[in-house]
Amino acid sequence: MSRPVVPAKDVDPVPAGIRVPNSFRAIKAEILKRISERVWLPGELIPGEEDLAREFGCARVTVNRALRELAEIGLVERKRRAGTRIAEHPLREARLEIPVVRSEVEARGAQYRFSILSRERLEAPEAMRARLDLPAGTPMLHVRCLHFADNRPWQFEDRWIHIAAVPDIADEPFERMSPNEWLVKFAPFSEMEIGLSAAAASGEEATLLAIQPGAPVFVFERTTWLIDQPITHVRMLHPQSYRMVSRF
Amino acid sequence: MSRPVVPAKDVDPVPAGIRVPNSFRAIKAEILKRISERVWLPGELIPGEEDLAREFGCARVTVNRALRELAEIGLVERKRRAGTRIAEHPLREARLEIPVVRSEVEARGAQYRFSILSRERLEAPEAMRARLDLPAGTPMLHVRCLHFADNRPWQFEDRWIHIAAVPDIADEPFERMSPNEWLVKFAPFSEMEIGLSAAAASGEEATLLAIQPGAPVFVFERTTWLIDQPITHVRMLHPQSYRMVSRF
DNA sequence: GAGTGGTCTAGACCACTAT
DNA sequence: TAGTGGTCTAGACCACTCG
Repeated sequence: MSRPVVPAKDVDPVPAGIRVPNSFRAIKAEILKRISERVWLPGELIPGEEDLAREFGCARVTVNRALRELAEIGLVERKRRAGTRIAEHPLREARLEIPVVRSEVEARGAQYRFSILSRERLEAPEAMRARLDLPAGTPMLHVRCLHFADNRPWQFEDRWIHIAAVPDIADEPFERMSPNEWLVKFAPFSEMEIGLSAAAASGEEATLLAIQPGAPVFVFERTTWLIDQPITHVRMLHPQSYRMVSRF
Repeated sequence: MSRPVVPAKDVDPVPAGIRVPNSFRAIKAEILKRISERVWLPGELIPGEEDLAREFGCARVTVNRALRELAEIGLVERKRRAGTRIAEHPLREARLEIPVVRSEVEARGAQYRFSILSRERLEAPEAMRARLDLPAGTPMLHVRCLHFADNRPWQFEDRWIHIAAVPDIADEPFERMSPNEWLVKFAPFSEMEIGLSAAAASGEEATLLAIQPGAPVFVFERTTWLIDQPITHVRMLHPQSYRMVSRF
């Protein structure tokens, strides 16, 4: 653990190519190890950055980065005056990959195509205004689109777009590119809110997805913003077999 | 943008209390702004860290941190020799909060209780061995548990636990604490894989959840590890109305 | 080979908050 | 009020990868 500091400069320039043990990754791993081996128990206060830096023979910033990343994961909790402690309820979130429909279909070796069911320019309806925090009368684009995998319905997409946030989309016919793909490509966003649920297909939804009314569908809703500016809200329906996977 | 550097030390110690514009947050925001205002287009190569540091009047590390965090979000892509460019397909993942069942139920103002349906010590069945990469004959604990909100079925939990990874659990009767809560509290993990889907309830599942057979259920599967050591795999079923929300 | 990002060090000041 | 984490600077070396 505690090899004395190497003055970094040119004195003993670290045996060329050897992975330094006092990198933030190594420190992160060591702390993880102590948690898993119960050296430090949940709820326990661990030594301060200064102390750990001394123990590991590295700069405080290095320890700081290791601990910061563990805190992002939720494994430790940090407070200024109070120090760092092992979380009682570690890790409470996972990363969920957001698929681009075409890639997702093609990744399964199926052929992709889509079909625009409707495309209308409307004023924002009440529900959408509330959800996106937009004033009355805001022009929006409402698009309904069906995605296919090998000519079988794969996903039904019902989307509202805030035109002012993506002006170029007003003239886009969505002939070669689906709204999904267009937005992913041309409308960067910094914030996203998603909702996941299971539901029973309505009559129309069942027809579109070629399943029985009342059959289970996986519902994936997503709203995106770019720096407080709402961009789009979409509701996507998948036949029951749909599956999303995430690895933290 | 480009206020000259303040030597940090005691010379002009930054007008006390004023948010320094050359913090990594400010730089992050500025870069975000340039993306949203199309100053920098998707796919475009942006100036190197050194240049940006000069422009913003800050240290390169500061620019580095801003860009690193944007890269984590997926808004920019970075490669060593190649530089940093605005991502073509920005932001491809969201953070999904993993609920602790009891807290989740109580957060809705409902009363929580649970009931253990079965608890058996078994050798790992083939499917579980494959999924967790365990050798034949590995002892596991199989627990089935029903969670209630105000005495109505809320979630059905079917769980396999790798005993060697959490030896203390072998003697745990789960009288006061559900397996879910016990594991969250005493078994820290560093990696997680989750799967989400919709399904039709089987006869038994429907009975347990007090819904009609064939009714939609939301399925949430989760596997966790602590540094390569598999801990547990669980399959959780919710009646259709279940909903998870995440904000990036 | 050379340029860009990745990371480390040492030192310093600041901000929050527990005592 | 004092201690701990949060962040910044300046300088340096390293590693990867593109020509």
